[in-house]
Amino acid sequence: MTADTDIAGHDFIRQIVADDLASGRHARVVTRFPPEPNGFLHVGHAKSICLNFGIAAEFGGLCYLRLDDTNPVKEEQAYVDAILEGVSWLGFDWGPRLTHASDYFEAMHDCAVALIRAGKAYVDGLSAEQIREYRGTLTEPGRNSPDRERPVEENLDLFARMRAGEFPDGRYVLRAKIDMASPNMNLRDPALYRIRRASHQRTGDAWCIYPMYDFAHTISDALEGITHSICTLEFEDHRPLYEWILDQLELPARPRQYEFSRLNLAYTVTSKRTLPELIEPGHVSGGDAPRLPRLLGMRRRGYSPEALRDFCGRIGVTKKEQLIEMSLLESCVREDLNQRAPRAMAVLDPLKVVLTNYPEGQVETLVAANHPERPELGSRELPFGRELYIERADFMEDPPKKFFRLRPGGEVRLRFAYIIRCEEVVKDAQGNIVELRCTYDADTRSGSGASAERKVKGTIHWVAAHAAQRAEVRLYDRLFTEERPDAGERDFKALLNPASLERREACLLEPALAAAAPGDWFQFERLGYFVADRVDSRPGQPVFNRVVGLRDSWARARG
RNA sequence: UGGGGUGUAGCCAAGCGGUAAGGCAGCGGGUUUUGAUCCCGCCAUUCGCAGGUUCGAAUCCUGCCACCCCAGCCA
Repeated sequence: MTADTDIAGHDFIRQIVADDLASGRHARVVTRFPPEPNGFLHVGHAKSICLNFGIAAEFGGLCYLRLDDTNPVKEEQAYVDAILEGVSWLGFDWGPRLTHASDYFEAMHDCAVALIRAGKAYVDGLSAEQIREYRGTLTEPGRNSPDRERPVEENLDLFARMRAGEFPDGRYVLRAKIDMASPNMNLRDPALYRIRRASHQRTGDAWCIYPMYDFAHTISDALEGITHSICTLEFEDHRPLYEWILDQLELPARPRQYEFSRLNLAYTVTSKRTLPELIEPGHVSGGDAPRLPRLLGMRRRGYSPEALRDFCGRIGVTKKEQLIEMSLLESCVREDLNQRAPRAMAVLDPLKVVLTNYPEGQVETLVAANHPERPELGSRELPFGRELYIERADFMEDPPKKFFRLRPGGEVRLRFAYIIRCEEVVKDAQGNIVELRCTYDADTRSGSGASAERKVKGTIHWVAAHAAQRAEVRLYDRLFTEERPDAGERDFKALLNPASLERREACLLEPALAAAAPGDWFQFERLGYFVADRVDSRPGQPVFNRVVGLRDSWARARG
C-alpha cells in the first residue's frame, strides 16, 4: 500500500482485528474491497477503500480489489476501468490481488452442486411473482414451494440443464433450503442462482446462470482467505445467510463479516439510484462532473487524494448512521491545499482602477513570494502599471463599520505593491461604478519603499491591466438546497441548487497563471483554492475550478 | 403487530465501573502586506427517557421512547 495510512483512529473494527491478531486467531489480516462494476466510485466508497486497504496496511496484511461481477446485465468494462483508476488515484495499491467474482464461477457452481447433493438446495419452478407471494411478509411466515421437496437427482438434472442453456430467463431458479418461516427474510429459501442469458464482460457466453450476491460473495471471501469481511449496515441481516453458506460448504477459510454505517454527506447524494439520474437528464456535465461526490468528479474539482484520505480517517467508523457536514470535508481540503498550493492573484469580478499620479506608459516589475510559510517555493514577478483591476467587492461607496477595504477617500494596500487612495468614483449614465481614480504613494513599494512598512487597515489583491490574462473560472456551491435531498418520497431533483455552478468568463489573472498545467493547484489570494481544469484548461488559455473558498470571517460576521 | 441495528454537544467521535478525550462548526483574543494561515482561550455538572444495582454508572440490570435497515431471480 502506498498511501500514508496513519489517518485512522482505533475504531471497533480495528479493535477486533488487533484482538484477532493478538490472540492468534489469524496470523495475518486479509481484507477486500468488492465493488460491483455497475457505476462509478463515490465518496462513500472512499470510506470503505480507506478502511479495507488501510487496515491491511496498518496491520501488515493484504487487501484484495475484487470486482463483484455477478450480474452481466448491469456491469460494464468502462466501470471497471474507472474503479481501478479511482482506487489508485486515492493512493492504494492492490498489487497482484486484483480479482473478480467471475474468477470463481466454476468453484461456485461446484458449491451449488454440493449443496444440492446435501439436500440443502433445490431448483424451483415458481415464477418471480409466485416466489414473492410465497415469501410471506415481515409479520407473516412464508409457505414452502411445491418444488421444495424435489428429489436430489431431479435437482441435479435440472440444474445441469439450467447451466446448459435449456431454459429461458426466469424459468427456474436455484434456492437454498433453509426456513420459509424465518423472521429473517433472507433465510426464507433465498435464490442462489438465476438464469441470465446475457453475455458477461469477462466470461462472455460461457455461462447463462449467474450466482446471487450472497452466494458469490461468501464463497469469494472464503476462497481468498479473507479474515474480516467488512461491509455496510444494510448487510447485517445477511450475516446469518453468510454463515449458513459457510456452514454447509467445505471451504478453505472461515471469514467473519462485520458491518459499519455508510457515509452520508450533507447537501449531496451518493446512492446508485440517485447519482445516475443526475447525469442522464443533463443536470450536471458528465461522468466526472466536479459537483458530484464521485471520486473522479472530486479529482476534477481539485480535491486531493491526501485530503480525501484524511477525511475518511476523521469521520470514524461506527454503526451509527452518520450525516457528515460538508465543512469537515472542506476543512480537510483546505488543510492540505494550504500547504501545497502556491499563491497567486486573480480578479474574478474586475473593477478598473487608474492611478492618476503614476506616469503614463510606465511599467515596473514587483516580486511576490509564492508561499508565505514556504520560502522554498520561491517567488515570481508581478507586472505593475498605471491601470489595474481590483475585485469589485473590495470597494464600497458607503461601507459599513469595520469594512477595511477601499472606500472614497480611503487607503488600502495593494498586495506586494503600493498603498493607494481612492480620489474619485466614476459612474456611467445608469449610476454603475465603472472606474476608480486613485493616487498611489510611491514611497510604500513593498519591500523597498522608504515607507514600505507603513500600515493601513486593508490589503487587497489586483492585476495589472496591461499584463492580465483573461480566463474562465468556475465557482461551485452545494448541489442541493437541503441536507438530505434523497430522504423521503419527494423528487430530489426538484431540490437542486440552481446556483451550484457559476461560470465567470471574464476573470483576469496575473500573467504567471497563464502557464498553469491542468491539475495545478493555486491559492488565489483572499479568494480560495483553485485548480486548472484537467479537461478544459490549456496553457495560454486556462480554465480554473474553485476547489473551496478560503475561510471568510468577514463574510460570516456580516451574515 | 416479525426480525436485525443504533442513540454521548450543531455534525462526527473517544469512552470498556473510578467521576465526559479529540476533530469539524461556533464564539472571544493575539500575530499577520491574504478579513487566509498560525497561536491562545471558551464551548456536555451530563451521556435518548425512567427506574434499579453499587461507596461510585455514559459504562451493569429492567422497562420505555425515538430513529435506521429487511418482503430483488440487485449488490
